[in-house]
Amino acid sequence: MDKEFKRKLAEIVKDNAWYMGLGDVSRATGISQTKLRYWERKGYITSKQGKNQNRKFSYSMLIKAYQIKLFLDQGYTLAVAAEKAAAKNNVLKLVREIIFDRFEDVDTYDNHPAINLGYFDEDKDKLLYAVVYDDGTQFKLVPAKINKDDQDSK
Amino acid sequence: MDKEFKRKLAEIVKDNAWYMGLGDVSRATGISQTKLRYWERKGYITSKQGKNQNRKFSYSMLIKAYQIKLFLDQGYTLAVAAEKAAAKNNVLKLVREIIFDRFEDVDTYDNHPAINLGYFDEDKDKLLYAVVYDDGTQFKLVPAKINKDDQDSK
DNA sequence: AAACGATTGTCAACTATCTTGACAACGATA
DNA sequence: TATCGTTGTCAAGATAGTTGACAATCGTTT
Repeated sequence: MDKEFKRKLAEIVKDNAWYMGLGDVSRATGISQTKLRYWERKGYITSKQGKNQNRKFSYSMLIKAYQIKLFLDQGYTLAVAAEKAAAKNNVLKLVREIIFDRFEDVDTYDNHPAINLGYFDEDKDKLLYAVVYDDGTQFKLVPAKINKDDQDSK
Repeated sequence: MDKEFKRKLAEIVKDNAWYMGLGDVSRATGISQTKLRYWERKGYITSKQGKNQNRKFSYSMLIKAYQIKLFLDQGYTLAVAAEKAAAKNNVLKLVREIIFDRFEDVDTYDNHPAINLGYFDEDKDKLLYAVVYDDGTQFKLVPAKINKDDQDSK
């Protein structure tokens, strides 16, 4: 994956500048459209809506709404559920930031799909790989030199 | 984050069961609606469309369309661009799978936001943390015991 | 039981967004 | 110039979403 390609791809994913309609959010989360409109009126969620345009919700907002729903299911009041969801709203942003900072390439390791997360900060001679096995994901340190030869053979 | 809450959240994110309309994809990627319809007719992208319903595109498909666009920008023909994009289409799926398999919690390390990715497979006494510094993300090994105390204090 | 406030649902009238098919336009190639 | 692949425009019609009004439901308090 060349750098410019990766940068542009990261840009569109990282910036989160994609939106969906109210019905889309409702179907994805199982929350009724009426509820979503009320939650927005109360300020718990927000949408992008120009004059004479339909609401558009970001993916972050979809997740936030779903988190509110989960907290409601656990018995919290709407106000508290919204509060708790707001406190958790940074998780996915953080995850995205990390992945697109460190992601280098898709690869295989041990005949299993893996992603290369770049040089390991505690040992610069090794690359950190996340390898997806059938029973779970493991992190592996891969000597940088062997990996280089492996890439040449592909 | 309690386990059930996390499981349900992971479910909705992992399953990718959220969709957006043609216009949404067009705005997000800068690809015209006409192009997207043609690409779908040629089989390069697909949408979910029930009888008498509007098209709905998954996020994966949005990314695939954008990748096709990027390859077109690099000078490839549409057919080749679509071929290349198809070959890359597993990346984000893999990333998502890894993250939601290994993600344990949001934390701070060194006064910086971090995520805890669970026990490090090469050293079970340590946790693997991804720490977001101003100039980039680093992976850190954190002694499990100290981390446990740290969690108790929160 | 009645009252109140919060939350949610239903509906009518209207607007936004999208669909298809037909045809035009454009660019690359022979 | 002709051909083919790709893209754009348009009309007629359908889907999806909006607002405001009012009703219904629920939980709590008096």
